[in-house]
Amino acid sequence: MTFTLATWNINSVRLREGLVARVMEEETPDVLCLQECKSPVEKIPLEIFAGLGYRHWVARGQKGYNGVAIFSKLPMEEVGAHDFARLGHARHVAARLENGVTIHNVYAPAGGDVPDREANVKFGQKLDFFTHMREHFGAERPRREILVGDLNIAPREDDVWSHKQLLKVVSHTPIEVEHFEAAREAGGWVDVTRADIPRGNLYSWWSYRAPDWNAADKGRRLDHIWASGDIAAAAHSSRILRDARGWEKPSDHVPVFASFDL
DNA sequence: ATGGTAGACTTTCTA
Repeated sequence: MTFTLATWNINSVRLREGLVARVMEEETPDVLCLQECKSPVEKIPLEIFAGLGYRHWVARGQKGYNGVAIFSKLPMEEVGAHDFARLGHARHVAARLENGVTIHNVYAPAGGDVPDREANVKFGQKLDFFTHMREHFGAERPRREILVGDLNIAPREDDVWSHKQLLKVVSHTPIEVEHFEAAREAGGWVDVTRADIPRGNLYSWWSYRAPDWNAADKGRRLDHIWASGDIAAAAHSSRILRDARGWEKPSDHVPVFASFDL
């Protein structure tokens, strides 16, 4: 079978339930992973999404911050949630499809403004989150697993609008990229988006603060789709829905897609 | 060197 998966930091699932519905209706991914739902699970508009065919869901939520959810047209069962940096935040949930493929939905900490763990506790927590992911997925190498989400790091020079100007900006500092790559390599994860689209600038996020996001195009690729090494060759048709950044009352992130023949 | 916008829920935090 072929299934299509999308990941999107929605920045409030309740405020943007109409945009979620639009992606469900127009793009029809089989599985849609959301981050930053900013809602307790019981206040997520589950009925609306079920009415569009997304009858299966798993979620972790908290009031006002964080929150992750997976909506699926395909049957799936929850297979747990981790608190990688032991912050008590809703930043991970996982589910397994009937074909045995497990999907991890991750929202990594943003890390604050100052890229120094002595001066900024949040930056240390971000690095620790990736260290914990490295330890977790390095202990038992994932098989038939997919990891998606807002990882809040743009690892490559062509994942940001200016490598040089962002070297000291949280999301693109060398120490973050080291932690990100160590976590990826420990799990044997393949960056599906970049395996599919190896060259050229790719962005999935544009700041709300920049005027004229489209013309300035000062974006970063913060949202990722990884596949375990055994199934990476089954991935194809990666794309980023840039148009969504121009919708009315948009999220600052846009959906990232990949399809898998499994 | 600084401020810019957005969301939740507060009179401020987080991104």
